[in-house]
This record gives sequence, structure tokens and C-alpha cells, in this order.
Amino acid sequence: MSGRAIRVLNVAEKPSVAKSVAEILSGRGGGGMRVRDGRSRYNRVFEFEYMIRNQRCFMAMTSVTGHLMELDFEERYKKWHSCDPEALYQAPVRKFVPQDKLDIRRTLEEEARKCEWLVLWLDCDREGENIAYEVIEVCTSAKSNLNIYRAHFSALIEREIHEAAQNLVRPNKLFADAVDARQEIDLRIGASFTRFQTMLLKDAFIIDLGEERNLVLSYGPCQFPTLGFIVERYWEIQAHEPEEFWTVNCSHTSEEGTASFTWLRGHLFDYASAIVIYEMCTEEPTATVINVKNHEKFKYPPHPLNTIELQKRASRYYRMSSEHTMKVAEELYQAGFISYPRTETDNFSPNTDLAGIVRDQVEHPVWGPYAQRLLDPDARLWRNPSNGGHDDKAHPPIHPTKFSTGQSNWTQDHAKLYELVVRHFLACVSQPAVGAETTVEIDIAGEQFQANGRAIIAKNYLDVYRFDSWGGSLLPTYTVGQQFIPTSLTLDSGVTRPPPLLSEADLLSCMDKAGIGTDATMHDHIKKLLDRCYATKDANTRFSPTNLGEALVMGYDDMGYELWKPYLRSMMEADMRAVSMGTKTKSQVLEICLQQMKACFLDARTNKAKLLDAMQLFFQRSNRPQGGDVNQGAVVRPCGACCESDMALKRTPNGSLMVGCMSYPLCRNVVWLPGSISEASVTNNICPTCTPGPVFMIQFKFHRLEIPPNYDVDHLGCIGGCDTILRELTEMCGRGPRNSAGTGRGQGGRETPRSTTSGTHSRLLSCKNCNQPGHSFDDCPSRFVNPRMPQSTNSNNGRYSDQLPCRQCGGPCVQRTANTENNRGRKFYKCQSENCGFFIWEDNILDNATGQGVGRACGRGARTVTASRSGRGRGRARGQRSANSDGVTFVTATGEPVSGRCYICGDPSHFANTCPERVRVDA
DNA sequence: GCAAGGTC
Repeated sequence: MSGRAIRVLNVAEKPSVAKSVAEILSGRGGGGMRVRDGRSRYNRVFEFEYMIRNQRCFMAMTSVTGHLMELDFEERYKKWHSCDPEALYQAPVRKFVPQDKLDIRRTLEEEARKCEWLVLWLDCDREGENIAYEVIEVCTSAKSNLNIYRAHFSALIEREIHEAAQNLVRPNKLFADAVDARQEIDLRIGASFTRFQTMLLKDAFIIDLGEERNLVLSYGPCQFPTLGFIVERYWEIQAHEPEEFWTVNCSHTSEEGTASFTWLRGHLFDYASAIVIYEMCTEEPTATVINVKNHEKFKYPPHPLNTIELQKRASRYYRMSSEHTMKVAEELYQAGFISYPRTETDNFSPNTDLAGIVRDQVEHPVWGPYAQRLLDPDARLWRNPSNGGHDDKAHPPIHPTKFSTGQSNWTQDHAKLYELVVRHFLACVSQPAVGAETTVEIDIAGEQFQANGRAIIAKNYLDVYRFDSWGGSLLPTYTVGQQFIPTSLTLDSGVTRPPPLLSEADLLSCMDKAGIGTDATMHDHIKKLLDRCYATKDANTRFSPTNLGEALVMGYDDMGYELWKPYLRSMMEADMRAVSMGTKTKSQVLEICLQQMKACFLDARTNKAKLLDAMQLFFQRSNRPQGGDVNQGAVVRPCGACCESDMALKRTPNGSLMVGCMSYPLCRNVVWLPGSISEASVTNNICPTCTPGPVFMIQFKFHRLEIPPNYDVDHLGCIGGCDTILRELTEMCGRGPRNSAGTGRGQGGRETPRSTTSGTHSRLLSCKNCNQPGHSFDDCPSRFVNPRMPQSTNSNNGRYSDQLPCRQCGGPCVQRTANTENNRGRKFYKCQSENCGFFIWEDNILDNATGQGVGRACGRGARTVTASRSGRGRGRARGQRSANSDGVTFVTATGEPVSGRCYICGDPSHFANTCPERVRVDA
């Protein structure tokens, strides 16, 4: 038997689990435990005695609230301009306890010091195992020689919990490693792409989101595929070409009622064939019954409810957003009315007291009588719930845990969601609905038709699950061989319809199927798309991409990347499984995955013209200077002063340029650049002479009126000391801002506002492209805005006249407006010529330059049509890498091509510094 | 100002 009691610290993933486990282990329904507050107001400490394998234990049970730690870049990489986003693939990261979790850490440290064992009661999944190691790190830092165990439990029921306590195991580092890898990959990809695309696009275009906000164009491995689903469906709809089809229908009315027969061929697209068949039928219209089938059919109740189903059904039945559903469900859970709402499980464990849950509901005025019938064995309504096949081993399916007829503090949505959970549960333990179905097949002139009828024999679960319906009408009686003359026989036409926009339920299904997000985060990803203005949701909970969302996806798609598809996430998920099973190591996965993603990032940056092109389809170019975001932060050279960091090109808040050490303020090494520079961007060219290298050369552009006339405006220079031109200009024009040259301030020091002189000059200069003052050649809007381009492709108003020549027969096509349910208000053209029948939606018309009339949007499905909607060529000078005569390519830190042309001869293929006509004056 | 994952 036991000797001295050992002290055991137990930690659960959330306060509710700590309480439940403590109640079970302390016995007497929790009567044997004491409760005291911890440092955190939510995470209390429960104390009780317990025997683990004959060892007397003094148990202290507390909790965390999910992850205790966060992963982020080290301080010097946190600022957006602190480094090139490319560096985020190598930048050091650290895991730390954030401010709002410090009190939990303190509780854990204090309790750990008093204990000899640590038992981890985290959820039994990979995230839970990772949190376990976060707890271990904190606890062992306070007490290094803890004996550490893991309790494995699959449900918060007595037998499971005692078994877990008696069969403690060691934590599984592999599971935790898998999550570590996932976190690091998500962080590096997310931060690098987000910074890159935000800095590239936000100032380059006029993106009006209707409110003042600091625009962030985020990229994430979950949010983007989610957006991808929305855009893909949208493109599918746009690419849809309606096709007219023909169908023969038949009905027969007798004393018993009317039967509607549908054609077994379905429909034919060929009018001529359809009319031949139809005429055969009308010439010999006698129908002969060739088959009558009667069979019993069941409609089964749904599986037990998990989070995704709850969200989908609340969206379908109540049009509640998934995000709102989770908020309301969380509140019902907190108040004890429903079980834990974040669960994948759709299968009740055999130990669950299902009848007890039903019994709780018998007093309810609306569904109470149904619950009563369920419990009555004579009613034969009970059926054990089906198994949906998912089990997260941590939580049961969502079910009611407390009876209520509605609380005074409930909103309508609380009542509605509670009702859904209760009715769903009652339905799950009910018999399926039973129907008698009849199928009658007839033959008219060799063509077969069919009518279906259904009589409901027993509604069973449908009595309580009012959300499901199972309609059906009775058929008159027919016998095989019976003959009749149809009451009507018609040739009807129809038009194929595109699929509908994705509903919230559809979107959740897509995400679930592709493994995007978890049950606890899927609604967050959807909400993020709305918050970022990548998508909108209409009153029917259907999603459309915004211009911004579509442009981003289009840009990456045009690059040939499937960054917006779910494959990346699936691949990562497979890698995580491999790590957790030990077939790959965390470092292998991190190395390979990050290497691939970095290559992809660099490639995307090289091809960013595609992103700019796509944006340009939807947004007007802005005249805002982009230098502030685009050029800054690029590494120029290693710092020769501290020998630890790099020096990067930066612009101070007042606009002056410098190359400063990234370790500022620890290292204050700085090279100030002349005040006469208007633009500067770091190139990939390395100076052959300066050391320590590599010293990347910088492409400068000077204000014409601020430098002597014998100097070029464009100059590829080096800050390493070898560049005479730069040195001379610095001496002549002063360092840093023009009014405060040579004051010797450190970085970030207080600086005098920039003189208005240069601003005045730039206003006086005229654009070389359009001769208008107020902007430079590079910012000239008329270089980028194609006057024929619609500002928004969502509006085609006024793009076409109301009559155009038909491409098929040359006859007149007249514009009409659809008034069908799916296309109300949508304009289309229809050929007026007899026998032509040509038809096209206005928004599918190619906006081609020749304007030769309407024609079908040709090509290979959605993407071609989308690309063709722009009706524009590619191959503008800007957006392509420009090379000078030496074949040197100029790109900036974010890969921005250096635009412009030779100042001396005007040739865009080279810059003035390599112009053959250049007369050297800097002797 | 960036991700996704826990959770209050």
C-alpha cells in the first residue's frame, strides 16, 4: 500500500475539463474536492486525494485555455520594413507566452514547484499534445525534475477518466513536433506573402473599400483556398454557356387525379430530333402502361451533430452565419444548456445515457410529447443513433445538457439554436420516416415516360425534425397493359443553368472535404474573407468574390500557381501526419516545405506583373508614390560596423533615404543618401570592388532640377565607396533631407520637415508620356489605364448597344433582359433570324478590339473566359523585367522592375548610365 | 499591419 502521498499537478486544456475530471476523480459527485482561485480568473485549481495504482496522491488540478504560447519572429523582423519578406523564410522565430497568458503561466509555475508529478490532461489530438509540451516547458522551468505523464481519455465519463488516471503514459513528442512544424510554416508563408502582396499592391491601385482602414492584403494557407472555392464557382458561373434543350412531357388526368410523366430521355439539345420524336408521339398518342413498381422507401434521420453540421444546418435553416452560430453556441455551452460545441465527433459512445437526455426534454410544451413517445417502448419510435464515422476522441456530439423552455436573457438566436440541437438529438434517436413509392412507366410510340408517386406511411423522426421535409403526391392507380390517351403531350424548351453561387453550407463542405481549417476555425477563415473584403455574402448566404478577391486569385492563377487551391494545405497536412507517425522528422518537413515555399515566393515575386495585370483589370492605377512601401527594407550589404546584421535601404518618415544597419538602435551605422533622390531601389547587381560584400547596387532616380545638368537622372550606383558620381552628388546636394544635411543625426532621430522645394519642382515637371503636369512618366495614369477597360467588370452597363450582328448567321441580335429566377436582370442577346436561334449572355461576350459582333465566349472553360473578359493583350512595357543593353536586369527589393527609359536617347531597352550616346562628364 | 491553432 501507499506510503507518503505524492503531490501531483494535473493540467487540462480548458477550465471545464479540469472541473469535470476533478469531479470524477474526487468521487462523491465532486463532493470530495476543494476549489481555490489561481492567478488567472478563469483557471481555478481543484484539490483532492486520489489513488494511482496504490500510490496515494495529493492532486491539484488546473487548466490552461488552449495554447499557452505563440510563435512569432524575433523582434528585429517584426516590423514590416525591417527586412525583405524573403528573409522571413530564415528569420529566427521564438515561442513565448503572450501577455494575456502570463497569469496562467504563473499559476503553473507556482503549482509545479510544490509537485513531484505533472499529469497532462490535454485533448487527445495533435494540438493537445503540442499544448502539453508548452505546459511542460513552463512547469519544468520552475521545477526541473518533474515526473511527467500523459492521461489519454476519449470522453468525459467516469469509466474513461478513471482508466486514464490508472494507465498514465508518456507524452508523444512526435505529435507536438507536427504542430510545431505546421505553426512555423503557416507563420513564414503567411507573413511573407502578406507583406509582399500588401506592399506591392496597396499603393499601386485605388482600392476603395468604402471605409478608412489600413489595408492589409493578407495571404494564408487556409484563407486563400477558401477564397479559391468562392472564385472558382464564380468563374464556373461566368463561363457557363446556356444551351437550349427540348423535352417531351405528358400528363394524364383521370377521376383519381393527375399524373405527370417525364421523358426517360431527359432532354435533347437537338431541336430537329426532338420535334421528330414529338411528332411521332402526337401521331400515335396512345399510352400503354409497361411497368408499375411499388416499393417501401426510408428517409433516415441525420447523424449525431458535430460542429460543421451545426454550422451548415444553422445556415440552411436559419441563415445564421457560421461565425454567429459559434458565438451563440459558445454562450449556450457556457450557460450549460448544450454540450461542447467544437467537436468533430458524430457518433455517440455506447456509454452515453441517451434515454436520460431524452427524459430531460419531456416537460417541453412543444417537443415534450414527442420525447415522451420516444421513451414509450410500445410506440416503437426509438432507434439507436447512426454513426457518422467521425470521432475526435475528445468530445461527444453536440447535444442538449439542460432543459429549458427559453431563458429571459436569450435572444431569438439562442432559442433557435437550442431548438435545433434538441430536435436534432431527438431525431437521431428516432426511427426513419417510411414511404410507399410507386413508379409507373408508359410507352407512347416507342418513347418511354415515367411518373413517380409517394405516400408517407410513417413520419417518425420527421414529426420532431421540422427542418426536413419529404414531400410527395399520390398517383392514380395504373395496371400493366392499361392504355389511355394523354390529357396533354407537349414539346417544351428549357435552357441549361449555371450552378448557383456557393452557399455558406456549400463552402463549409468544400473546406471540410479539402481539410482546410478545423471545426473550431473554419468559420474564422470565412469571416476573414469578409473582413478583408475578398468576398461578400448576400441575403441567401451565398458568396461572391469582390473585385479584390478575384484579382488576387486571378493573379496567382495566371502565374500558374495553385496557391489559391487546397493542395498546398493537403500536402502540409500529409506532412504533419508523417511527422506525427515518425516517418518524417520535423526538421525534414520544415526544410523541404520552406525551401519549396521560398522558391515559390521568389518566383511569384519575379512574376508579380501577373498580379499587377490582374489587379489592373479591376482597379485604377494610383498616383501615390509606392517607394515608401515597395523599395524599403531591402538588404544592401553586410554591416561592417557590428558585423552581425545587414544594412538595408530605408526611408525615414520625412522622406529622406539612407542605408542603415538593421540592428538599430544597437548598431547605429548609417550611410545617408543625397536629398535629390526621388526613387531608389536595390538591384540584384553586386559591386565587383567594394568589400565586405556582397554590396548590392542601387538604382537611383534623381530630381532633374536638383542635380547639375550634366548628371543623369537615372544612376546605378554603389554605396560601398567606389561610386564617384554618387559621392559628387552627395557633396553637391547634401546628405539626407535637403534642409538638414550633415547634422549627423542617428536613425529615427527627430528631423526637420522636408523642404517644399522638391515638391514644388515635381509639381512643375510635366509627364514625358502625356505632357500633363503633376506626375512623372512612371506614374502617368494614361500609361496604364486602357480607356476601353471597364473600371469594374461587375458592371457591364453601357458596354454594348442593344443590337449587334449575329456571328453565326449575320442577322440582327437583339438585346433582352432575363427574368428567370437565376438570372433576373441579366442581359442577353438573341438572334432574330429564323432558324438561327443564336443566344449569348451579354457578360460572356468577348470585348474584342475588332468589335465584329457577338460570338460565343470560346475556349477551355472558366479560366479562358475570365481572362478573355478583359479583352486585353499582355506585354506592356511595365510589369516586365526590363533589361539594359548589357543584359542587366533591374529589379527592386520586392522584385519591382525598374521602369522607364534612357534619359539621353529615350530607348527603353537601357538606362542613361549605359547609353551608347552618353558623353561622360564626370572625368 | 502578417498565419492558424487552441480557448474565455
